[in-house]
Order: sequence, then C-alpha cells, then structure tokens
Amino acid sequence: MFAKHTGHPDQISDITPHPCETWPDNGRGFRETLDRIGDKWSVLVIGILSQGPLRFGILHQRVPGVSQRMLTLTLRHLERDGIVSRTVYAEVPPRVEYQLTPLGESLRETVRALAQWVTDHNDEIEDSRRNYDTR
Amino acid sequence: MFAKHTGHPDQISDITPHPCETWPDNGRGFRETLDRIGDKWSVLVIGILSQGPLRFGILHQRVPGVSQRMLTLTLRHLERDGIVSRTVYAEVPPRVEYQLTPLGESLRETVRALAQWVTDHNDEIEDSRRNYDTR
DNA sequence: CAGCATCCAGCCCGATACTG
DNA sequence: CAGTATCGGGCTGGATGCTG
Repeated sequence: MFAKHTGHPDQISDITPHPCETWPDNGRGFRETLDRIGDKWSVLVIGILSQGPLRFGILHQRVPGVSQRMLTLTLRHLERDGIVSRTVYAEVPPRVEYQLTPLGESLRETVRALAQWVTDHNDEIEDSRRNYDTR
Repeated sequence: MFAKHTGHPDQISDITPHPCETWPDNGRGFRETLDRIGDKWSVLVIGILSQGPLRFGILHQRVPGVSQRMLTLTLRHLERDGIVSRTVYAEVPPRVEYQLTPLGESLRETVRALAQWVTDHNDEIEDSRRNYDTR
C-alpha cells in the first residue's frame, strides 16, 4: 500500500546519527489510530472527560463549536476504540454518561501535555503567523 | 473559517464542581493551533524532523503515503507557525532543508509521547474495534 | 434528553502536468 | 530537485427535522 519507494540506493545525507529512528513502522493501524486521536474533536473531548464522567448535554456545552452530530460521531469512535465508555441510565428523561476507560486514562497525560503546549505557545504561534503573513 | 455557531445562550447547568477546569478558553487561536498540530501529516513530519534537519526529498520518502502537494502544504503551515524553518541553498540542483525551530523542539517530547502511546496501544485499540464491530 | 436520518455545501487531498 | 497550478471526487461536518 505504501513504502513503494522507487528502489534507489539510500543515499542518506548522513546528517542523522541513528538511521533506525524512523517512524514506528508506517503500519496501517498506526495511521488509522493517529487519525482518530488527531481528528477535529477527539483531543477536546478526551481533555474534558479527563476531569470526570459527563453526560451528553454537558459535554456538548463544554466543547466549543461542536455540533450534536459531530459530538455523537466522535464519542462513537472513541467508544469503538475503547477510549471512552458509554453508560445509559434507565430513567426518564434519559441520561447517558461518558467517561474515560483505563485505556483512555492512559492517554490523559499525553493529551493534557499537548493542550498545555498549545496554550503555552499560542501567542508565540499567532505572532509567527502574523509575521509570516506580512512579508 | 468555522465557529460560525449561531450564538446559543450559555445556560450552563452547574453540575460540575469546578467551572474553571474547562478548556483553556475556547479561544479562536486555540482551536486553530490545535487543528494545525492535529492535522493529517504534521505529527509525522514533526516526529521525523525531531531527529535532525532533512531535505524535501528525503522527508517525502520518510513520511509514508504523503503526496508532494500535502508535504509542501504541511511544511508551509508549520513554517508559518514558526515550528519548522526552511533553508534554501543556492546550488544546482536546488537543495532545501527543513528543521525544527526552538519552538518546534519544544514540541518534540509531546509529539514523541503521542506517537509512543499510539504505538504502545495500537493492538489494544484494534482489538477493541474488532470487538465493537462484531456485536 | 439524547440521538439518528437526511441533505448538501465546501474543503481536503490525491493525481497529474508543468516550471525554475 | 523542489516545487507550483489545476482539476475533481470523496468525505467532513453543519443545519434541520424527527424519535424513544
């Protein structure tokens, strides 16, 4: 599917010391999983759920700009991947709560680190953009 | 670009104890920056560049599945954001090298942690998917 | 309340062709 | 080698309306 490199000799410009340190393997699954984590809403949802379980409505309010449809889809995907669990309470009106699974918990720190980085460097990046745009 | 939400009233329903612990602020920039990091190729490119500077062609070979067009676009975006720098050498044939800026370097650990997580839990996730799909 | 179904506009991104 | 230009299909994702 990929790695169909044209077969020329690796004329690596010897800049990097460790040639083995390339990407994990280019496996199909790797890409797929990365896409899931990297999609438009997952990180936000995981970040918010890392504070505790929440029901659908609250989640909807807390993720700025997400539509009902996309929140539902995102949650289904995360559920499918075993990152989030869904609990339906037999009440009326219906209540559904979402929370991180242990697998999801293990993503917590990473996601928060990412969010932290974005928060910390946001200004810097916006400056860079303005600079780049006006030249 | 987005966030043209119809302006619904904030009727937050007081369920959570700490109202401050929400997302950084829902700022426009935050979403935008997160989108950049989270887009299809950025993480891969940053991960590879974190091993050292590379020229365009090599990068193209090392990022599995990326088209020339998307690699160019991704690099332009990262350059605009100040994460990657681009150096053109006045030679023939032309040589252009890309490397992480200090800002990009500061993303290194986070990105590698993310990649590591995906690698570590990929199997688990694929199992979960299979399980989810057959019920 | 939580959500699915439907419609459909817009962009993402790959394929292809061309240039300095 | 390292791009730019252009085209077009597919998928993303918002809006709306309807259910249990």
